[in-house]
Amino acid sequence: MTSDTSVPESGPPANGLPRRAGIADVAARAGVSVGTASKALNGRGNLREETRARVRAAAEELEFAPSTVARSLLTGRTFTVGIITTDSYGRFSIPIMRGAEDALGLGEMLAFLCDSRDDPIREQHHIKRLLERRVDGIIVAGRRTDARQPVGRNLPVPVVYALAPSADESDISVTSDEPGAARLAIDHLVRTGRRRIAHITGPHSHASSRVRADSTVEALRAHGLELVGDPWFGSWSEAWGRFAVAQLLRSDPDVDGIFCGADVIARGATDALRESGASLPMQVGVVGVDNWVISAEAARPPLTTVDLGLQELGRRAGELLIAAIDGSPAPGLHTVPGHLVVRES
Amino acid sequence: MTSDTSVPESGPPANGLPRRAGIADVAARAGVSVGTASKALNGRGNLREETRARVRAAAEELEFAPSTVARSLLTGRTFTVGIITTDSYGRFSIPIMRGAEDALGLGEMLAFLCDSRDDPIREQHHIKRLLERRVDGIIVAGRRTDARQPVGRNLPVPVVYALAPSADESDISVTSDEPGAARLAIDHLVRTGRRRIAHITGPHSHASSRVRADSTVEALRAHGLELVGDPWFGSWSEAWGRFAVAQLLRSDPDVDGIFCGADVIARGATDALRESGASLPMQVGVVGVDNWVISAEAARPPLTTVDLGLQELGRRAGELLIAAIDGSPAPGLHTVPGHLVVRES
DNA sequence: GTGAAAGCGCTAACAG
DNA sequence: CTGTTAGCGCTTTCAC
Repeated sequence: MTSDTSVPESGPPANGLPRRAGIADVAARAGVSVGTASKALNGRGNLREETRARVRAAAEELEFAPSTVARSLLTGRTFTVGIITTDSYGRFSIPIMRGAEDALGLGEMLAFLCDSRDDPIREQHHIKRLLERRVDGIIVAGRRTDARQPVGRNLPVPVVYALAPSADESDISVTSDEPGAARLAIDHLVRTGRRRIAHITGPHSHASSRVRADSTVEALRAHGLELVGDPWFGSWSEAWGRFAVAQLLRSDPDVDGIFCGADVIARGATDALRESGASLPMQVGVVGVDNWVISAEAARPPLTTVDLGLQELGRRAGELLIAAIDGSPAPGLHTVPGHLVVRES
Repeated sequence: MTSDTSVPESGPPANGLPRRAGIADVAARAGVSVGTASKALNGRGNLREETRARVRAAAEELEFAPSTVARSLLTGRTFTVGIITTDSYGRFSIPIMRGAEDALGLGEMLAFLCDSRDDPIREQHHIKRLLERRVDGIIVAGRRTDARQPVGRNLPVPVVYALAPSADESDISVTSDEPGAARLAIDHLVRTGRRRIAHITGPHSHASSRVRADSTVEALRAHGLELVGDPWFGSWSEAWGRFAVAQLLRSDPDVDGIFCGADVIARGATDALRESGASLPMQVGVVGVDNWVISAEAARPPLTTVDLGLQELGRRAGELLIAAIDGSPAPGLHTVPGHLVVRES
């Protein structure tokens, strides 16, 4: 029996799956050595154009896909990174992941996704697995802006913290511009003629709530205004928005603007206002935060809101990680600005 | 200069990042050969317990993390899979990814996440990159139940389609039980005494809409009932739910139950009903589909809805993929049942 | 019980 | 211009 193909006669894979061609197969088919085939495919060395073409053709026919695992063993780089999210792919980590993938994709990198579900043990487990897989770097995406403990000391690869910055200031972190978000909202309300502005937000235990509330007061002061009453701390829910507005209308019936710490709160607020007979946005202007489109657009009227730029934040995280991998880490806390999305409220 | 450590004196990494210990370092520190170190760490071969312990201790001190890339080169398996989503981590792919990660995690596998943004070119690009990285398998997660073209013929690794099944029936696909979902909803409405039931759903161009509508009619028939009017096809939005209800109340004011093809529609429907003066759930019962908690719980009243079991679907996809990788593929269309989540509507 | 050597698929340095 | 060789970090025979 003589074989008329140059593919070595190993036994069939038995999986039913097609065999994968290696560079040796390509070389054999093109009638060159593996070294030559490698050069031809990677554009290195000095080869006759005809040889290159022959090798390329052979690779094409065999559907040759070079093994990055072999290459990684050689170069020490895998062109993969790990992304650890703490919030089960919730509404914060999603845009961040998207942005990170944008930035990483440009660097031809692929991301491993790990969901730590806010469990430090799970997180450590994931770190270990990522390190074993020799990822070139790691992004840790939180779901709050509160600082968090670093994932480890002295890891062999760079780590970038997204949204929730590391408590260690020499780490690389990116977060959103919370004071700026409050300023955007307040400026918009004032610009549209509101003077008696209240603030309804999430739990006092969240850094976001506290920072936004403080910045709201400051931003008003910059316009020579005072916040109507105290900030209303509660929860990130529509029910809280409705409830707070009911109370607010009782204590300050002449309020003409409300800045809500989240779109869900703003949505509850607009519902309550509308049902109390107020006409929106004529009598009261409402601004939310998040630009969570599905919710903001369904509200009546559609919500004007501050987009925190989470996708941009993810992109920055990806870029900072790539820079660090390439040997130019930029330690410290970086900030991404948000922007106002004007709808009808 | 004599070095008092067994770590070879290669120049410093210059990144500022700590050097990674290899198995050779561990072996040297434990005073054994690399072969022995390997056996000790993997529990192979016959070694003195004391030797094993010494090696383990050395590994510990050096924070040795074995390189899976080297191991993969040897074994041909990477213990990684790719997950390609078409909907930008939207609300369908998220629970699917979560479920898949559950199943894969148990097999100690890590997933690469790729967002194709519904672009076939991007998708092919991702397939290629995943294959180069020698993933052991691929999950393709859609965002609709409409069948889709396979990602490729004769790929060297198994592929499992989630939610959107492959048009090729010899591929492995998992999807949700759409007729069953309609049955769960209708059975609930009938059980709670509704007799004049209408159906408001998404675009006629979506397989889900058509299948659910047909199954709704059948399920009613099984109870000896007829659908009130024709199914209302529209869009997956609150505004459509509100609009359709307004029309419906005009044509059939005595309707006492509405099955909505999505929670967003149901939410719009409940709003419109409430604002028309109907008291819910006394006068009209509403059931949605999706169990999209954030929306279903914020509705007034909170929505009773059919959970399609997407996370379970993801888990099944992961399990089917692992089985296929292990040489036991289960070709064909698999179905995951949903379940009713009873709230107040 | 332990060590030495071969080899996974590829690239890079050096011969020819 | 092209082929040969060594070696990335690990596991696995096979000697000793």
